[in-house]
Amino acid sequence: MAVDRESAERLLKDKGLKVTRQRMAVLEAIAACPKEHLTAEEIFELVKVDCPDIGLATVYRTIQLLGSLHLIDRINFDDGFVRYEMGSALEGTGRHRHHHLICIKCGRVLSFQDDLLEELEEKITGATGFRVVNHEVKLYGYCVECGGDLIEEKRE
Amino acid sequence: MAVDRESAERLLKDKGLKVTRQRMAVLEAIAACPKEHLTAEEIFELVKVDCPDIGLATVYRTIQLLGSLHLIDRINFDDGFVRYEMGSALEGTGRHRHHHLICIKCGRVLSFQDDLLEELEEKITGATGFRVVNHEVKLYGYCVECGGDLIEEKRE
DNA sequence: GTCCATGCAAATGATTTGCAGTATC
DNA sequence: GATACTGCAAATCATTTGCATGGAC
Repeated sequence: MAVDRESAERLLKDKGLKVTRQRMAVLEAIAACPKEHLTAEEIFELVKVDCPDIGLATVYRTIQLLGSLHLIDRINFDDGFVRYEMGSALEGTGRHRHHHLICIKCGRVLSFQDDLLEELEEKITGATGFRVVNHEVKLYGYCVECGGDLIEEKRE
Repeated sequence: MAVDRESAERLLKDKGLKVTRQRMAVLEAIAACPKEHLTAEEIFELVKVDCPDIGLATVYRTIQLLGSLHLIDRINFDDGFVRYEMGSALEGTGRHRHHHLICIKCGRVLSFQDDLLEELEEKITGATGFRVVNHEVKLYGYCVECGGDLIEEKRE
């Protein structure tokens, strides 16, 4: 997946921010790995290929900036690292939602596309007056390789 | 809400673990605040009332232990603290699920009871072979006090 | 009495921040 | 040329760990 560089650049400039080699490199590294959920350290390693002098602090600062522009999304799998993936700012409506399936045996993370939660969101607004604008769903279980399709529960 | 001390004690003993004043105090502090999502530091402060000599390290070690026994659940609102709430080990089936509504303006966290995701879980198992055994849902939006019931979107 | 559990203090490790030099506009 | 950005190193801060003592069984 390639980023729409022009849109990203406009987004930066409109906020009075500068378009730097480092910022574009970080964005492109994340866009190049749509299946991965990269940590700051992993992004750092990837970006060093094109930007050998970049510092880890810049990666952290860039990640925060891109996150606030919704160019990337942050995810937390509670393994001690915050992870990042492509955001919705460049995807039109921004209403594409995907959930994460996390295998509690091997740790693998799969993504699953589904908008079933619209129904739940309406229900909540009706019942509580809370207006939902976004959601995050994590499903824990066993992937196929770890016995997902077996019926019996075998827990340690 | 009071904990079922006997069940908790049996759960510990069955694993060859000891029932200590500190462990019971931590469990009761969390059980006493069913509406809160306590951080380790907050639990520490609460427990010091009955256990003035307890150390923060013990609170952390106890929290991990109780978590592994499913006596408490961990939640992460990405604010730099891991939080804890009562778990499902003492609640029969353990199939009670509640979701969190997080206000992106004031940070308030509300809970919402709903089992709508059973449907989604079946769909996923059918489509991917991944067997879901647990899930976590966070919904972000505006609470009533912060304009949740207003229709127009007013974003910065 | 035997281990497990605790308290304290020191260590860890991801992320943040201060500051002087550098690049963008 | 002004100002925002970067790199480096030092700081932060929630959480973990080592070790000697204390408590549960």
